[in-house]
Amino acid sequence: MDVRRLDLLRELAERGSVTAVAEATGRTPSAVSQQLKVLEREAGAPLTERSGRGIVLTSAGHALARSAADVAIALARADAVWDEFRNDPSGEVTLLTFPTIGATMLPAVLTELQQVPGLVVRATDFDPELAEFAELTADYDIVLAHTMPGVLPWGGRGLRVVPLLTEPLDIGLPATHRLAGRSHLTASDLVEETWLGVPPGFPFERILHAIEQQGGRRVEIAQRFSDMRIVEAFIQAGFGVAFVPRYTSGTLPPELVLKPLRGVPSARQIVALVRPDVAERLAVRTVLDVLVAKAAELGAGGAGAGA
Amino acid sequence: MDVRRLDLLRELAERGSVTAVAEATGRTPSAVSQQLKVLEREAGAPLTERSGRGIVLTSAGHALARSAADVAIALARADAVWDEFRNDPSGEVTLLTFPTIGATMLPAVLTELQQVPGLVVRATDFDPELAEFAELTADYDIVLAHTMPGVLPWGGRGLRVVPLLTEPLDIGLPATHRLAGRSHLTASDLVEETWLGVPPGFPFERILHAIEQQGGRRVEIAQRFSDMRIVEAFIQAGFGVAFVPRYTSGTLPPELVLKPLRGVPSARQIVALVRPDVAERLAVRTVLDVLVAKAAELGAGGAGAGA
DNA sequence: ACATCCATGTAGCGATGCTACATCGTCAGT
DNA sequence: ACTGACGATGTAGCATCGCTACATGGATGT
Repeated sequence: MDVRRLDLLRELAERGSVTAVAEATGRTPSAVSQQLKVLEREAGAPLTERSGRGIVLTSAGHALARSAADVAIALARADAVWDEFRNDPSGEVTLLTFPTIGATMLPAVLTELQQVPGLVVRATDFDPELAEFAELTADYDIVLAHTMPGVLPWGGRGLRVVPLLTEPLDIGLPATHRLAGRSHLTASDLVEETWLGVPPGFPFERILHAIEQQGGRRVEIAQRFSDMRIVEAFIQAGFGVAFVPRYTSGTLPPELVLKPLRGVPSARQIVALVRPDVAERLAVRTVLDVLVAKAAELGAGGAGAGA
Repeated sequence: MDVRRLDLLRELAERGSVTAVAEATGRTPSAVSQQLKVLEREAGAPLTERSGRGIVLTSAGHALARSAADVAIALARADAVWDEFRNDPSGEVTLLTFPTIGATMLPAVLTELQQVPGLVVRATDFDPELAEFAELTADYDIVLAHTMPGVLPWGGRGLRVVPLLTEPLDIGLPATHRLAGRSHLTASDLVEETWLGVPPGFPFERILHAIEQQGGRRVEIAQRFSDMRIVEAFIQAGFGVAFVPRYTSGTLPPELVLKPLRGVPSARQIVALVRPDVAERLAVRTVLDVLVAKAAELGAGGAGAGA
């Protein structure tokens, strides 16, 4: 049982196609196919079977891939122990962030991490509507994701979920709005309003449904945006009200005020998603530690300012 | 960090010399040396240093070797899971036994294991005086060892110790002996006797010391043998009394009787020693299971006959 | 001082794993 | 149904890697 081949099988289990594995590992599909064939011969049982144009793992293949993941973890742990021994987190950590938190927290995080010699963080942002967070852990070491509390759709995938922040979602209003003087708002205040929503399927939607249910009528959603900058601009321009995350919106212009929502739980959970094997790496753990610390600062400081 | 190289380092940690690793893995010392050099380059720190003619691991080397052992375990576990999945314990299990238990238990064990298709057990016996039990786990999958209860000198080595049997050590007497009618014996009965001992350093010696201490005088040791057959013959011939393991002596001739010793704890612990990574293999675990079961039978049946 | 033992260099060879290219089966669009 | 695209898999050839054989050098003990 060669480890490199087992690792290929693990990748196949995650990515689902020979071609995808080949791209991810920088090889030709032919090479991957050959190696899988050899592994199959070594294992003594078919690991894949054809399904349409592609292939799927057999149950045997899944079983072996699971073990392969454990081996990958042990190997990564060996690396981590070694890094710790040398006290030198080595290598590059790739990080994927959604825009709001990327703008708010990441600069401070990366600044702090510059202190660590030999550690290179390569961060990218992405459109959260585009793809599933979990899929992306195959390509990035750390994926910053957000979801509603209680809903953790990626727990079953065997991913490590590191909670960073529970961020209240306040209601953003123009400073001139009739409700702008209130200390807080309720569902009945808000069902009358025109809303700026998110594209269908986004987690924020659930809260809006809760407001509708509690307020007794449907709200009007005038526009749908995923980018917070646009939403803020539209709030200011008087096109409606919207959920605005309390901490990760940066400095808001004075024309825009945030009011907490009462009676309806409105918060989003911000977490870091990591594959268990990459979570073993010291470099990755170092980045995670700083992320957690900065998120805590943000939560404490932001809560103080918000209260 | 290549796994094959890590494994070589693990072997080096166990065997202590490049030449020994080369022999054990069927390579030339040059090949081993080269691979270790590459690993050292990859690791970025010296792993070995010269010590006289040979080499020793640096502390860094030890740290990495430890992780390498964990990787070996994960890899072996993958094999085991796979074997279990196919429900087919594959491969060969090598077993090293000391003579007494080899004669008593092993035939039944191997008979039972013949039922298992595809499992080959290769057993060898050895002179227990020759070498340290623990060292031998590098060359054999399972090493049957015996020691006094409470004394487990191989616990610290990271070996898995599977207890098989706590075997009382009775006193063997000629049937014509003045004490042969007793139901049991005490230390004061025995300090007067001429003894057949074991070579110096053998575990049985401790019990004899306890008898001397409790009986108030030193006993006379006429001969020293390690082989039980010889001891039994000498007992019958009237040359003295000796410790005889209760269960593992096979069928004794009627000229020889066994009497339990009271007042002095006299038993030996029979255990199986296994390296943790090989302990993961299903084939090895299968053999261990049968060993434990047969030892339990022997203990139950032998205790019934002895009481 | 000499023979011995152990680790380690060097040259060369063979196995292994890759790429490039070809082939075959499946699916979607017209 | 035909066709083009896609995905997996064969085949030939090439580069790299790990091995052996042999030589070297330092440490040991007689």
